[in-house]
Amino acid sequence: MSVGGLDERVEEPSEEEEEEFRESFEEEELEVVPISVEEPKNTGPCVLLAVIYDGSVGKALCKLYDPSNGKIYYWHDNTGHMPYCLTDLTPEQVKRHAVAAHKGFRGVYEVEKYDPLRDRVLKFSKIVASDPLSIGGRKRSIREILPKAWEDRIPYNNCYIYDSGLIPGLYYMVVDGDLKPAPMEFPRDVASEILKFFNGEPKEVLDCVKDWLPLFLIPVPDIPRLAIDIEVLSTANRIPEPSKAEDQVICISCVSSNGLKRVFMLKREGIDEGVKPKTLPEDVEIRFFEDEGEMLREVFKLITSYPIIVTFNGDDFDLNYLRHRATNIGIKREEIPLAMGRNYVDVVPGVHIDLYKFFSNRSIQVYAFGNRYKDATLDAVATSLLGVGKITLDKLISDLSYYDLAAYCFRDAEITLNLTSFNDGIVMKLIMLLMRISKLSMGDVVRRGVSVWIRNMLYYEHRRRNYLIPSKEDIIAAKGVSVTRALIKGKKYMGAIVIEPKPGIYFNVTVLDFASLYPSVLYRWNLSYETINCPHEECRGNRVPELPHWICTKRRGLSSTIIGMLRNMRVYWFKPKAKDKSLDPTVRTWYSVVEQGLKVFLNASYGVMGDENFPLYCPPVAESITAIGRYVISKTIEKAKALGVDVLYGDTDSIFLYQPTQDQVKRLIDWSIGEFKIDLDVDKVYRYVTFSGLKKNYLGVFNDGSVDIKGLVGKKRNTPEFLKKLFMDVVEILGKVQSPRDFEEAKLKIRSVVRDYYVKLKCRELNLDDLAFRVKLSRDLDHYVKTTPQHVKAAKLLEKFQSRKLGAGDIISYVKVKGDMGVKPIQLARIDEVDVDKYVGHMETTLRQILEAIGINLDEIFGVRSLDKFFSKK
DNA sequence: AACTGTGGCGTACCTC
DNA sequence: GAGGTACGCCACAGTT
Repeated sequence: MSVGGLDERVEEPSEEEEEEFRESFEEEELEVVPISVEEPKNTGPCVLLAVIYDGSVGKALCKLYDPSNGKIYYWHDNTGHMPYCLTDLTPEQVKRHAVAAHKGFRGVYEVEKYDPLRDRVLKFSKIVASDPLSIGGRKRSIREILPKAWEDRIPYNNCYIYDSGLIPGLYYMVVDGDLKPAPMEFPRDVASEILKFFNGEPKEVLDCVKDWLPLFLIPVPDIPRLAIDIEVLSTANRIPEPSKAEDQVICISCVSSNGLKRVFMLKREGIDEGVKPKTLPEDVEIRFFEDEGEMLREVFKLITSYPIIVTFNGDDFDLNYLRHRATNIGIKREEIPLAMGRNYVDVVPGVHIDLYKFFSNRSIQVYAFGNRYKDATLDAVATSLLGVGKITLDKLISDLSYYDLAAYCFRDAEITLNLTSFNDGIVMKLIMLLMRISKLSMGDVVRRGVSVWIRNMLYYEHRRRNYLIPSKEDIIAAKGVSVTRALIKGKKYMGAIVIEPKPGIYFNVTVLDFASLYPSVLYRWNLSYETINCPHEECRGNRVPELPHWICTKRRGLSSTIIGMLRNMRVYWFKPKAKDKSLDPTVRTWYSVVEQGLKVFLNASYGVMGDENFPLYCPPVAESITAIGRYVISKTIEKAKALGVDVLYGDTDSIFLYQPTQDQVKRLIDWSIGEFKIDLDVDKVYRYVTFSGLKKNYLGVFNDGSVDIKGLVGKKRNTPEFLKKLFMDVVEILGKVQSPRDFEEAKLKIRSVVRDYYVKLKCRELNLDDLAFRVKLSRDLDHYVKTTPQHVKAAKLLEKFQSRKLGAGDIISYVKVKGDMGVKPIQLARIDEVDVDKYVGHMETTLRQILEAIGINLDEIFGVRSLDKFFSKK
């Protein structure tokens, strides 16, 4: 043990202290599982699924999947790679410094790094440590002792990935004990065709394309996987707690991608066998167990035989529960192939993916699945993506017969598996692609957000080029904060332009939009944290329109290059090819996966630049992107007007043209490419559009009669059902309008529909469900301190009358009633208390947004004095 | 002291 | 990430 100065005596911090401190850091500690896994000296090509830190031997561990035999192999680092961080002290200074006495300190040597902020190569000292927690994650870790450290907050497994140039999701093989990239075939002709699109782009971009093409073209294997779902015997009013695992596991369902369908059932006193329900498929095998431990052991054996284990919420529940339950009932550690991490559960020897986390990812939900599911619950996701949801129960789990329990539990496992298999397995393919782009292990892709993906992708590229990864403070110190002021209070910088639309109906409207405007701007204007306000005097003239910032003319920005390359790949190749019906279906599926994966990255690339939690956060870059965006759209609108076209509306990257000729459209598109090198495309053509006069608020009817509704209250999730129905009835009538002449008839129909609803409302012929506002609690009830919104009031009332606690995420259904409170939860309200006038008001605002535009006077319908006149018309 | 009118603000949901 | 809309809450001012 090394001897430090007196003040450097390291006291072991207490358990709690340590725990609390670690909270804010990324360094994960994974439980060590004493199960040995094959580590052959030679293998065929294997897919790299994960790189983790194996604490038992203090080395990086690669989990490899061999498609030729379905096995998982382990490979431990044999290059002597160790955790490290950088400092600007010289090696001599380090040796005299207290860190040299740190018990994890293993050495120091000088390295050269290119500093992108200063555009200079600088010398640093690389401090090597015995284990990741010596670098950071403890109170007295090396980085805490140093005056300043760099690259000290990178999880070790990822650091290993960068330094060894590994790409998770690609093929590697073990050759005489060493890990080597496996040469993989991919269509070279396709690669050269894609390269053609990059003709004339800078050399940095071309190099980048060549490096990245294999990631998009090497096929991904279909990896066998096992889905697991468990049921626990819970006593009436207690939710089973995984960390205690006090209750018996009574049923475990396993379904695999290679045909296994098995239910493990614990025998219990007095439980009926029941009748086999139709919902339980014929070929499901049910195995009964007298002993819970024996049942768990069987399932554990199965877990070890699959490379991938799939669950829905297994991190927080199923696998977590099994892990603790197994210990509680005396199963030996070496028989439990589950490893607890801080917020997740890993499996041995394979990889566990928790689909709940993946589908909860906002970017996945919005950009990969187009918001097709609204809630990331198993039932909601499965219902919308597979068309099959959970089985609904009318009894407690504990009261179900064996057959009913089996059917219920099996269904959950089955749809969990199918979420990875539907549409030719696009979800697994997408995960694999995201691994390749982000350079993250499978588990990280599934569990972490898009900001971590992009961070890791960019860090990897930094290391590849021997760039210093700057600290957040360095970037802010060098580049400053934003100079623009946002229109909305509390935002950090100015955003996009929204044109004020003129209210009315307009026939023959063409909408043009810029193909991924912000990534295009990022690319064409060479925007990166290091290129904005660069240190060169001679670049100061290359200004961002309307802003004091300038952009480097001497070097290409790293993030600009990478994101631009991804953007071009998507726009020029994968997006059009994914729609090309002449291609082989398998190829097309893969292309559409790549297209969607790229979309996720591109759409987030701007967002992270303006997110203060992003480690490469750079406000001048973020505000320059939006400023150039405003510049581009403004100039385009000017040009359209110069071409003689009326611009009705525009938002961020779109412009609505009133009755343009084909020639005018073409000339505008050509002009945009010539002027900005940014593609402007025809996005949609409307038969007609109605504008209410409000921004982000319009209705467009396509030529086929389908209707596009944006921002109108009648479409919002929380508007009462009866208003939505009324609204949709009106919209249906509008969809049938072919020409201005049809409006007179449509208006008559609309009046009659509106009147019917009005009468129903007035006569209270609607039920409470139809009248309910359904609003989500964004936080727990006691966290609303400034105001008490209506749904919170309703929730508080409801809580008094039921045992269940209400909190963040719960959707509260309430109706507006007469009286002091103004609202009541639907469960406590009666139809005769409803405040009809309030609802009339809502009817009015809902309809106003479309009816005023088409010349229906709402005051005439709703105005008190003209009511009689309205009714007497018929 | 109890009402009423107003404007800023908080919250939810949506658009790009 | 910023830009919007709807709507109720709440404080405050100026009555009644």
